[in-house]
Amino acid sequence: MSDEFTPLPLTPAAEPGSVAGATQESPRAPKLETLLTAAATTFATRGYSGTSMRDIAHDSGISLSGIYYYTRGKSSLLYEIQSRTIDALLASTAQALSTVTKPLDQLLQFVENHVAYSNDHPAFVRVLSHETAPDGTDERRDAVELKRSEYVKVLRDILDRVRQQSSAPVPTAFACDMLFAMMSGPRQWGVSDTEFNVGMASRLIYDLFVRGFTGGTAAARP
Amino acid sequence: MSDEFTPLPLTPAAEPGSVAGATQESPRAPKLETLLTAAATTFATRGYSGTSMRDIAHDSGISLSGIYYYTRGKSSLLYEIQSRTIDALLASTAQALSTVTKPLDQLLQFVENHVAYSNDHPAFVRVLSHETAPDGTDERRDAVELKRSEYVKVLRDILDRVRQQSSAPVPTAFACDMLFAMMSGPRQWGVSDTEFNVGMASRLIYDLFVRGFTGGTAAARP
DNA sequence: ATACCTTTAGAACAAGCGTTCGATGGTACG
DNA sequence: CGTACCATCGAACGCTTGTTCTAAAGGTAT
Repeated sequence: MSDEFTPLPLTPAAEPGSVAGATQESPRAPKLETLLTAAATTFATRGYSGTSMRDIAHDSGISLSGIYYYTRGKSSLLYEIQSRTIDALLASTAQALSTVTKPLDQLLQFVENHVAYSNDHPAFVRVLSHETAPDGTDERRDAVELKRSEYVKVLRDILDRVRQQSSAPVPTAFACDMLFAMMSGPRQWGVSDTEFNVGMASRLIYDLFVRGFTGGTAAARP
Repeated sequence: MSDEFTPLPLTPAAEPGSVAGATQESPRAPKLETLLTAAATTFATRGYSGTSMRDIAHDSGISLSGIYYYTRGKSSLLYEIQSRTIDALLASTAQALSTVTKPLDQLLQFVENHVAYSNDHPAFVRVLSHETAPDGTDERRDAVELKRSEYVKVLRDILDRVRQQSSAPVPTAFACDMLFAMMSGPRQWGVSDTEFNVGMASRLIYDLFVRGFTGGTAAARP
């Protein structure tokens, strides 16, 4: 619905390890976007291994061989999707966090941002968190993993600061895992398909978590 | 490590929709067990679509064609794994719940049971919650889904009872999702690989959740 | 109209897939 | 010793996979 988070940094075909490094800007960006969106949606529903290049061709409206004009191959599609998503997540989080200073306020900002982004780009976030390339030592895989741990560290640092001033009885790393688990929709066990307002959902998660984490100390209310 | 939950009900080759219904007991059970364990492990790590029958053959030590002596095919393997797992989960939960009566005590029992089982059979639980058969209207799929919703209902009923006597500010269905998300290891965002004692982990989850759910009301302590 | 460059798509490729078949060795019993 | 049955496996089948090749279509500038 809301597209406030969509300025994904563009890193198109531009071959990383290539020798003939003709770094053209990006004349074919818009169709690449279409391709990536279709691929992300299909990856999210059928899984990476369960998705064939012919599926993506069909879903994107681009011919099978045409795909290879825009991307290097199947795994490149996955990495491009994951890389763009974690980049966007890091960027929007940084911006959201810059508006507040108190630890509990920052925590609420983080949760709201993550939940909102997951709601706006469900397929991309699902591919980022659930899919991983099979067999293969790929440097791009490590790059994504590095940024992902950066993102996690942002949350853990916030939790450390929260803990510092409210003596939380739960270890930070463990609490960090629990919070990510709660935020990472769609729901695995499929209980509530209730379509919450995004703001309400993040508020509920925030309240539930903060009460449990800080031992009942009241939550902030900006 | 502990095998206290392993009495999985056996439902071996016994063809469900077959005509020649020679319902023999199960002369080839032990190797089937080996097969299912190997398949579950491989499914859990590489995903269902990412796993080939040759992978399973290699991991189980049974030849490729030999697999078809014990099972009907790839999807039957998946359904058998999922069916046994949810059956075992339902059974062990029922037994654990029968020992206590107070809602909060039952909640703790449920969490401890689920976490302990997930810790003892990580691959099976992961396959149950993460993997689903691609394309195909299969009646066995629906059977698993039905039992899964039964299992979810058990938890939601407990939460309803907890809510009834402590005026929880969070909707039950939503809270149910959150609790399942927290219990369903392994961790998606990969923060803490810390190997907790199982009892401690379930206790932490229980405390974190109950405080957040009931609004700070203290937890039971059996 | 000619030449050029971007973009598209049909056909084909070797490799891998799930599954089936026929044959093999091993016991148990007449 | 022969026969039936159980368990097992190598080889092969037809199909799908990711990827590449080759050629043609569309658009502009000369």
